[in-house]
Amino acid sequence: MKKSKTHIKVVESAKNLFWKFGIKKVTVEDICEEAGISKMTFYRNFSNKQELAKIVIQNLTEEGLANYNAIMHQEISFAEKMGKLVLLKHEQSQNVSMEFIKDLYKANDPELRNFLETHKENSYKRFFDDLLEAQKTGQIRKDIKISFIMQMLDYFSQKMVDDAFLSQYENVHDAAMEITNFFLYGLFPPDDKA
Amino acid sequence: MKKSKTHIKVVESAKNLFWKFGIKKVTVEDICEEAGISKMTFYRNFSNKQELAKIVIQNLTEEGLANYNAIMHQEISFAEKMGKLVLLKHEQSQNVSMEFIKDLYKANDPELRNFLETHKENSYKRFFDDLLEAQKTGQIRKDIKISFIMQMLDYFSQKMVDDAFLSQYENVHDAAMEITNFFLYGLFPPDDKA
DNA sequence: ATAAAAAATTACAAAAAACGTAACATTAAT
DNA sequence: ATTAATGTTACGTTTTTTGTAATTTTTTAT
Repeated sequence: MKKSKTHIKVVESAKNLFWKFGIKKVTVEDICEEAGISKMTFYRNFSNKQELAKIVIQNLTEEGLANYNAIMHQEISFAEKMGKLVLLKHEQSQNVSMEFIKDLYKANDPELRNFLETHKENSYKRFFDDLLEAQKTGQIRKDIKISFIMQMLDYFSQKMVDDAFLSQYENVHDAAMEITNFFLYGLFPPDDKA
Repeated sequence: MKKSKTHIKVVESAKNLFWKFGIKKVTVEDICEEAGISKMTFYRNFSNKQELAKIVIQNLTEEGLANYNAIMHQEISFAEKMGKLVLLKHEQSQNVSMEFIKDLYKANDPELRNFLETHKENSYKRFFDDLLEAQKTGQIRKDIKISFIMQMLDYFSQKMVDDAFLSQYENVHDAAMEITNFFLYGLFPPDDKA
């Protein structure tokens, strides 16, 4: 076997804890307790928390990519795909701890920073290309710039964490639906609208 | 004014952080950052984190009591009250961090332990008396021991965090409804059943 | 406008927590 | 039975957090 059970257990435990508390607040011994192993076995498998954090982050970005692919490769309309992406993103941002985001943001490990930067660029490019392809096959109006769509998506995800905006709706879900609908109905080719 | 704005801000911030991360994981500076004050102003208002934690816990127990009272004093049927209590309790246990519970459990401050112990006893007694009163007024079968009901409630709240149990249901809400229904239908006076 | 009060900033020593390792005991696997 | 892997204990080192003092800035009241 490639990865030992211990290895898997530790990575899973760390993933859960980092997700909830961020990286800084979680100690190696917290991880060991969660994984049900001793501190020594931890250090026999990983050199330190930093290295483990990298593995976890790599795992998480891979999962994110897998989720994206799972949606984009479904045999559903482009509109449905967009709806699912918005819901997925919102679902994740609801669960992940702000601490985790903060810790990633102020990571001073150059290798990690570089990895995150590259991943961000790749994701952006990937999504951009998929939208471009969708536009070519007539699923998005031809007279709209893809980069404009990307900017709008950025703006929408900002709105979804803006209390002043959210307070205008009964609940978060209503707000998400409003945004999604606006996004989709503005996106449909003219002949699909009626 | 009795409590300064600073005092209130700090207590609120600490409440949020403790609730999410537990007491141990949260540093005084985390609290200051959240409250938007400097460390010095913190120490001018509170002697240390321990004292603040006591205030926060006292606040939380008071809130819990207020919630309980709000439900029990409504002009609704006893069955509805029980339903609301189960939902409230479940809602809270969903949100509160396990870390917080752990930290409370292993608190070694004698004053705090005593406070928690007393509060637990009082709550228990209070609920016991309310149930007894409900039995007197015919809202609960006369041929059932109140202490037995309390034991059942304990058992039910255990079930609500038991993965083996929850996995039998589509979602947590279904499980909660199953328990609530079982609890209520077994509780109704015989002539209300049909 | 100015004096007094409150809060922020900076710096720092002391205490506590977390890290990482070594030696040895125990358990599990083959 | 032997080897490999994990657990236990203990400990020195490093890092973080704590709590305070001195000083500057901001706010409040007069």
